[in-house]
Amino acid sequence: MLHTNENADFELKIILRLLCPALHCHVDGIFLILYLVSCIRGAQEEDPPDPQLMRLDNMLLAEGVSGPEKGGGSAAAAAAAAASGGSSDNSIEHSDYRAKLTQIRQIYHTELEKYEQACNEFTTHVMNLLREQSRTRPISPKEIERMVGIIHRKFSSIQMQLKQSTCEAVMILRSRFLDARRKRRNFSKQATEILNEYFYSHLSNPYPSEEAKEELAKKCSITVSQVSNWFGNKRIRYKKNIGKFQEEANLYAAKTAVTAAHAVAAAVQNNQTNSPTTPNSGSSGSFNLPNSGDMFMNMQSLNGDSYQGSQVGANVQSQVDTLRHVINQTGGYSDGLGGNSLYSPHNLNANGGWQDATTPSSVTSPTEGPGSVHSDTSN
DNA sequence: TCCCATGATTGTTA
DNA sequence: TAACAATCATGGGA
Repeated sequence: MLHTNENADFELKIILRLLCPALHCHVDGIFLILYLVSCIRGAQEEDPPDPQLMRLDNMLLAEGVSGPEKGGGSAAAAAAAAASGGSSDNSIEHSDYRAKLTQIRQIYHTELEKYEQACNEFTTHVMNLLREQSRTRPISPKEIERMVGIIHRKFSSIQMQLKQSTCEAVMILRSRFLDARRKRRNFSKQATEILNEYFYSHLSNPYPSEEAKEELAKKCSITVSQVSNWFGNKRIRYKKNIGKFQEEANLYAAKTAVTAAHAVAAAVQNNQTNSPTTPNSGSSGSFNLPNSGDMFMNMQSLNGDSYQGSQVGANVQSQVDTLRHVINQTGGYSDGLGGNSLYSPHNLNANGGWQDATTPSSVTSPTEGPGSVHSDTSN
């Protein structure tokens, strides 16, 4: 749960403390008259068209505090919803956020009404005073207008305080809510599987392109930055403890190899019946590309021919790579770590990093199209 | 309650 | 600016 009751009370106290002093310090009778005197003195220093006020208004509007009520759809809530991948876990947090925002909104509007009422009352009061004074001295309409102007300006500045306090309260609420996003939620098993599949089928170059990240994010119902985080963590943790991940690597390799084998078999069959330049019916697997003609190229690659500059379909390519790993493995390949590994750490260079991710020939295919990913042909 | 796994954050580097 | 490395903080199993 995001907030305890104590936390909720604490927040409410902060909000109330932020919202109320501006009002209660200024509104009552005699104080107002004294205040007006100071207003008259200080009025000349005022500069009404205030950009800060505009900013405050915009923010309050954007947060749904002022203006028409949004269905809790503040920027923060929307952002959080996006970041959470729309998980139902966050619906409670959203409603919590909405409830508190509504509270702030209510307080804001109540206080605003009070301000306006007090402003009107005080204006009337001053007008009466002036009217009484007019019996003893001449008071021009201009003077009255000036007085009313001063009062309104001063109340506007008080209003600004209220707006500032409200913004502050929203910011506090928002930061608390955003902090809540730090709460770690394990990805779904399916999501982890998809990510692992990609990682292990691109083990020699586990750097998904932006397009691939987007694709993965979509498939896993997480954000692109979460995909980036995941790959960042995975690369480092894999590198740090390759031995530990061998079993997992084998698992995914075997899984991908089965898919690859099916794809290759289909391609072989297709190759026998179709011209090489004729696109076949497509590939299977998680990261398919529509460019099914790649399969033929990959078949050549699998047979040991080097095919430079081909339009490599990432998914099929990776599957073929995996298959090749498996073929090698069945030939008794050992990586010297003692593990019976399908994958070996030879993907990592002497510096402990992966082979240069930015310029491997297999990655920089000039015709790599949208939706393609870094392919794994370097081993 | 402990411990490990893991998602997120932060500072650094190229 | 992306990736790395270290670290934090939470989830979840034993």
